[in-house]
Amino acid sequence: MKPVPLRALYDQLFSHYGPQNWWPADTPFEVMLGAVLTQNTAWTNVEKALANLRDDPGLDAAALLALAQDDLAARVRPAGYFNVKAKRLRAYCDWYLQQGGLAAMQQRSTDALRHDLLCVHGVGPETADDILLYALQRAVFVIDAYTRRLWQRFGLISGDESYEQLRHFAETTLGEDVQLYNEYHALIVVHAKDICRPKPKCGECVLREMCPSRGSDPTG
DNA sequence: ACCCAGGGTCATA
DNA sequence: TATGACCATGGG
Repeated sequence: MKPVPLRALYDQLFSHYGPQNWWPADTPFEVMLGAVLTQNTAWTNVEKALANLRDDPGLDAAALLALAQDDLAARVRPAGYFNVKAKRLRAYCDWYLQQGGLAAMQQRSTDALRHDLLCVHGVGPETADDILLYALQRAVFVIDAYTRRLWQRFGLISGDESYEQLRHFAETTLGEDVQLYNEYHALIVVHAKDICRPKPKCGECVLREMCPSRGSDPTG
C-alpha cells in the first residue's frame, strides 16, 4: 500500500472539519487542569468536574491546594479515578506554584519545562505535551492512542514505535509549527469522536478515499 | 450487561 | 524493558 503523506491527512481533516481552536478553556491554568482530568476519560465528564471547581474554590492553584484531598476528590468525582486525580492535581498545583506562575514558566526552554513536567506525579508524556502545546504554545506534537491507530491504518508507521519516536517523526516531518500541531491533534480527536466511536463507520469517513486499508477491518 | 474514554503509576519478572 | 493490575464515572 502506498503511504499517505502525513500532511495530506491533516489537509483532508482540516478541509472537512475546519479549525478547532483548541483547547476549550478560559485560561492556560484551566488547560493544565483539564489535561490531568481527561486522562483516559471522556471530555464531557471533565467538564462536570471543572464546573464543580470553577466558582468555589476557583480554578486557581493556591485555592485548590487549600482544599483537603478528600474534598478535592469529591468535587472531581464525575471525571472518574477521583482519588487518583485529586492527588495528581495537588502535585501539579504544587509544582505550578514552585514554578512561579505562567510568566516565569514562559521564560524557560521547552526542553527544560518538558523534563520538569515529566517529573511531576501523574504527568506522563501525553499530559505534558498537552500542557506544553495548548497552555504554553510550544511546538510539541501530542501523540495519543488514536493518533497511533490512525497513522498505522494509513501505513505511515508500523505501530510499535515509542511515544518519543512518534513525536519526533511528526515534528520532523511537519516542521516546527505550533498552530499546525494544535489543529492536527484536535482534528484527530474530533474525527475519532465523529466517525470512529463507539464503532468505526468507515463508510462515512472523510478519509475513506485516501485510506490504503479500506475494505479490511477497521483498527480504530 | 458490556465497552470505552483526549493516561499514568506501580508491582512484578 | 515489558507486561498486567489498578484506578472509576458516565454515555453508547
